Amino acid sequence: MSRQREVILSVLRSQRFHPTADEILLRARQRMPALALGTVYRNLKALCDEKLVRRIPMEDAPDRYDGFVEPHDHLVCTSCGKVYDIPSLQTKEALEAKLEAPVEGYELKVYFTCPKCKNQ
Amino acid sequence: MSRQREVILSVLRSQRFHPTADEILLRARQRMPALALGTVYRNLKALCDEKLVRRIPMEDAPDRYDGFVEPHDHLVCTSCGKVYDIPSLQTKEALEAKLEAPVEGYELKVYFTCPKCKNQ
DNA sequence: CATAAATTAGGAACGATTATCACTTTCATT
DNA sequence: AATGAAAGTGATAATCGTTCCTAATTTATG
Repeated sequence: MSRQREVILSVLRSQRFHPTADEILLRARQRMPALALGTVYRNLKALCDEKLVRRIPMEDAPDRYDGFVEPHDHLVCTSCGKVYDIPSLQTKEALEAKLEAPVEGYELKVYFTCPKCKNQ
Repeated sequence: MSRQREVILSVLRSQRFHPTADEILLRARQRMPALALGTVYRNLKALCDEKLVRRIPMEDAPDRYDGFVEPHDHLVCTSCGKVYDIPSLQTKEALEAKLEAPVEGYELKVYFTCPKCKNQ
């Protein structure tokens, strides 16, 4: 694990948030100013493969990344795009029982308007 | 509704499939050879706004479109990318009850390997 | 140390989608 | 039919998140 990868992972674990690659770059550069965006993407992909990080694919915006990988789903504000955690609303097992077929995973996103956006 | 939009909608309603914008263009051009890809995208967006068509955002591939808009979810093959319909596994109402907040919608995709891909 | 293997920074390239724009088409009103 | 305004079109350029490329650097290993 390179120094760059360590910094990227520690940014993602520093708080419960769901930053984009750009936001990760900004924060990581505070500790490693020469870090390149390509390196961030490369390491995010590697970290996802190792299951240390979860990617949250966004429909009309840059993907977000989550440093907390216990199963949970996401609540997405349709106005500001911010992502919140919610407890798992599905399980692989329940899906397999319902579909009577092996399931590799699922992606559930619930859309709402966050309180901040609701008050303008 | 322009002739172009009619053709695009009828392609989407001609069978239960989930084509990309490119695939829609190919089929629509059989009836309207000069049709432009930009026009396909423009009309798909309009049809989605009118709730006549549903967009299926794909994580690592071009988005797909669905001409059947009754609530249902999707099963996605991680190998070939083909999309299958499944009955709704969630309802807006159930989500709102669980989350105790108004919900605008949800997007659930279940990943599996389709039988064809499983046999190589 | 030496050298092979892996990783990097930086920038170019890619690909799906959107924007732009000059030119039709549509259609309600004469 | 002629008009004019509004909406839609085809072609192409632009956008932008992400991936790829490459020479240079770092890391691992004997």
